[in-house]
Amino acid sequence: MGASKSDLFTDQQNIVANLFKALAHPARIAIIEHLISVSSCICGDLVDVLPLSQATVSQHLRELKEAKIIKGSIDGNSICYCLNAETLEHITQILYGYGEKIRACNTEQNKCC
Amino acid sequence: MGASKSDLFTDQQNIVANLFKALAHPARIAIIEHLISVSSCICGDLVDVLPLSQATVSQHLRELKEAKIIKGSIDGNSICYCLNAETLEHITQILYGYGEKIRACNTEQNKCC
DNA sequence: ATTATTTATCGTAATATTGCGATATTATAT
DNA sequence: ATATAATATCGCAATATTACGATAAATAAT
Repeated sequence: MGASKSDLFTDQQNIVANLFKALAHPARIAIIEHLISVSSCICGDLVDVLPLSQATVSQHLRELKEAKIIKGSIDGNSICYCLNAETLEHITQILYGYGEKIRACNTEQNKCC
Repeated sequence: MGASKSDLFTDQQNIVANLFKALAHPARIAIIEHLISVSSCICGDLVDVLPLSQATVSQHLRELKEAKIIKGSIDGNSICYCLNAETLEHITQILYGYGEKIRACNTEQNKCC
């Protein structure tokens, strides 16, 4: 008996949870923020920016890529990373949808907390 | 050599990552969606709704509570859970802020992916 | 062709998460 | 007071994640 029983939940629930999982590490947040701060794509300086080894940074980049939160394209000797606006938009929409419904609830008189 | 080096990142990065971590499990997404779907607070039927044991559900509820994503208040014999609109709003704002900046980047001609 | 540079992957150790039975805790009901 | 019901916590096993050195793979530079 151990961890994660994804077959017990709906596909949608697993998809949403996996998107958040990709964002659930400070190094990956730092990567996203750095990509935002340079207002552009980044070709290779991420290892200098993060306090982690090259192997570890590469692993985090792979997770972000697999979640389609960033895109990577080969640029000569190095690889160029960009944010994937669509996926981040998608996550925002999910949360915004939750927010809408929560606001709708809170206008009614059925809250007890 | 191990896991999680939260001291190497900014407080803000750790806070954001922890919020996402609380959302990074299908059971916790299911809890949130159930709380939304009943348009109200829930006093005790979560164990019947989820395909997990009472102990495990309680653990997930604690994680959501610690992240302030839900609130719990004692209601007689049972505990009443509600969504915390403010925290979910906060998370949405963070993502929305990212989205704004990403859109700003994409209007410029500095994308390479 | 050889060397340097950049990124990815492998192997492994440390740590964290998940899940559940058993048990504790707290409040209600009898 | 005792029994019942609801929730939380403990202890443990299984699994997942994180981190990094070593190494591989691919391209650029000489």
